Amino acid sequence: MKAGVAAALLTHYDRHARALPWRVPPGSAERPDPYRVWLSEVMLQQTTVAAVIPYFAAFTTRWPTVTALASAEDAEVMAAWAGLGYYARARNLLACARVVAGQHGGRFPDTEEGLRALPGIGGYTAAAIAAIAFSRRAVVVDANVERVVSRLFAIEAPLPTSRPAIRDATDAITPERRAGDFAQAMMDLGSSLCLPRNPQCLLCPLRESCAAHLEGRAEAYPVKPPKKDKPHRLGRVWWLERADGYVWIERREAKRMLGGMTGLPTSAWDKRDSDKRSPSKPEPPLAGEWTALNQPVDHVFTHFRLTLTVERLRVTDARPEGAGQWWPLARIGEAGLPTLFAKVARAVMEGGDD
DNA sequence: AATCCGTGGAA
DNA sequence: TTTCCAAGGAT
Repeated sequence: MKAGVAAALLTHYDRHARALPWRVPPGSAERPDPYRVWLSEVMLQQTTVAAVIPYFAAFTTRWPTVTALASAEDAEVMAAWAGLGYYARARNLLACARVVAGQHGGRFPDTEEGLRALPGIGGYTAAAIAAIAFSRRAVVVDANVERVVSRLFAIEAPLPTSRPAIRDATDAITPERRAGDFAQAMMDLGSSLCLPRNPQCLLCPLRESCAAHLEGRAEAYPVKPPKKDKPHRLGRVWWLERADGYVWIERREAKRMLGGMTGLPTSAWDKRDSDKRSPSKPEPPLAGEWTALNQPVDHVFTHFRLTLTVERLRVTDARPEGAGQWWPLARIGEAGLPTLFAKVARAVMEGGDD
């Protein structure tokens, strides 16, 4: 059954593999470029293919090699990543590029262990790069593989408890050759047929081997724990505009929310209904007659929802407190603002005169 | 081990 | 509208 699953899947993949910008067609004599494989894998962490494609194109055009990327300025790379989310990835991406360029002669390590030691490369990504770029046999387990394997073996234990069993089962069906194609085939299967909801079992090349399908309840797997509801936080954001067409933006500290990115000054983001004993009163970057926009800006993060009241002040000249810079409004799209602050900018531009 | 970290598309 | 969740990693 083991060899049968891999063989059936690879045959299906040879015919149905998605054409993706970072992928070499199965059977091609061409070897994938490790830089492009790495870049795509990092971008694809918790991120959809559709969202990644334009960013991958922009990055590879602007920085065609890992050495070129390593030479880029931090602010350039962070701005190029703006909107893609999980900004620690961009910080680690640059750190990784600099290690590869500076300590490995511009070549990526070709083993899982060597890759795993690099910033931003964890167990999944190390296995994926080793298999796809270096033809190593590696056991590649992502969320797609977890779903497919949970169904193939009808694994009853809920995630994340089932992870070791899923890993062992994946190991058991991973072929000695073409492990990279096998991994990509599993991910294609998970994204096109073996879907979280409404899996297309009748079209699946593995249906005869799939315990969940034979039970008639593929959609029941993987079993997941109930999720917690998101708390709601509130805060203020300050839009400080100079009469000659500039807005005050800051560089956010690394290691916190949206770390390393540009942003607008904000208050702390407090939990709703919580402590009146708020430690610090919200202080705008400049004293003055701030006026609030009628419409607040709502944004949803992974683990909380945020509502920001937008306060606005126009000045003729000022030197606000803190580190920041005046940015030309005409080029606000190039400021590298993450989506939260891009929303604020849009709200001000569109409804700013109330 | 559990928590933190973004975003947008699909249903 | 709400809910789900996507090629996870770091701490």
